[in-house]
Amino acid sequence: MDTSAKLAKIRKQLHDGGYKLTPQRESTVLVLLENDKDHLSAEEIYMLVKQKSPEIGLATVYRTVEMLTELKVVDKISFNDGVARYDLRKEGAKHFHHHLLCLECGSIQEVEEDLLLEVEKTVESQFKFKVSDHRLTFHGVCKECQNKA
Amino acid sequence: MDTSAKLAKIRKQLHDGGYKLTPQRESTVLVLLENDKDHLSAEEIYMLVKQKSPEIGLATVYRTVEMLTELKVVDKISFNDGVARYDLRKEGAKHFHHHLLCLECGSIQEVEEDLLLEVEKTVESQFKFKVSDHRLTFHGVCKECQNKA
DNA sequence: TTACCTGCAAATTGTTTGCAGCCAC
DNA sequence: GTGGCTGCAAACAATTTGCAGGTAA
Repeated sequence: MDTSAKLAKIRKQLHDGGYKLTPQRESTVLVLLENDKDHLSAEEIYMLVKQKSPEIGLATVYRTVEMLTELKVVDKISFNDGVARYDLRKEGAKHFHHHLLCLECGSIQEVEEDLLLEVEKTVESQFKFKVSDHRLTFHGVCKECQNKA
Repeated sequence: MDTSAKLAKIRKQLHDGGYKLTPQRESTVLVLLENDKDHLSAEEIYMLVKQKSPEIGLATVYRTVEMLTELKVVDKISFNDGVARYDLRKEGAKHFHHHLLCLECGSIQEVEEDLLLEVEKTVESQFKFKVSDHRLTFHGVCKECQNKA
């Protein structure tokens, strides 16, 4: 699926939620689509949107990502560095993907395969806890940094 | 192991790291030991320490928990609510325990059993990523809230 | 004495809110 | 014209920092 198809889908999600896809919101969504391998903070999104639409305000970006989180277009995640980051949901993903955070270089790699199906079953039966989503981040050293050392 | 034995162990960890266990630090550690089932923020720790040692400053609490994190006495974790929380490492635990966050009542339950051994092996072999720790939180509905509904 | 540690207040940073104006329907 | 949306500035909240004074080895 290409960018414009993804954008059309998100436009529909907004409409279904009672929101309009204004130019500012469209610019913000496009930045997210173009940087879907990154994990941008609101401030970083703002900087990128500003390059194409210099008149946008930071508060609008915050309001937009909050709305996108509510609509489950993006997932909000924090890697313990004090800023919230926003990550596009993968196409058709039932659950949030996992992350590999390198403690050496700070890179964040994504793991789309859901490795927690068995673990979730265990949690549901052992704790009677109904799982709706998860956050899983591994801390360690990435392949590249291992080779450097 | 009782509280004073745990305290003695932590005192040693501080000394090994080149720090002293000052009265303020001791009060802070005691609050953490007495509330090891909670997930206290710096502000909450400060309030509890203040009850016994009213002269302590908030900045000292921040500096102490930062030091304890560095020494791996506690783990710092954020549940996407904008505050950092501090969780005592379990005795002998190689990895950080898991959490069940209830989206209805906000309760946080701990899962000490390490459910990720297999998953970590997969990550190590599939991505050549050397895992040193992890953060796993399930979002969902706890047993009690399911019964209420 | 010297280096570490503390409390306080000020500064910083990330995020939210109030509000007046604007725009699409 | 009404309601949603925006930018700006101010407010807020969590955390960090500068600094003068205190304290233990």
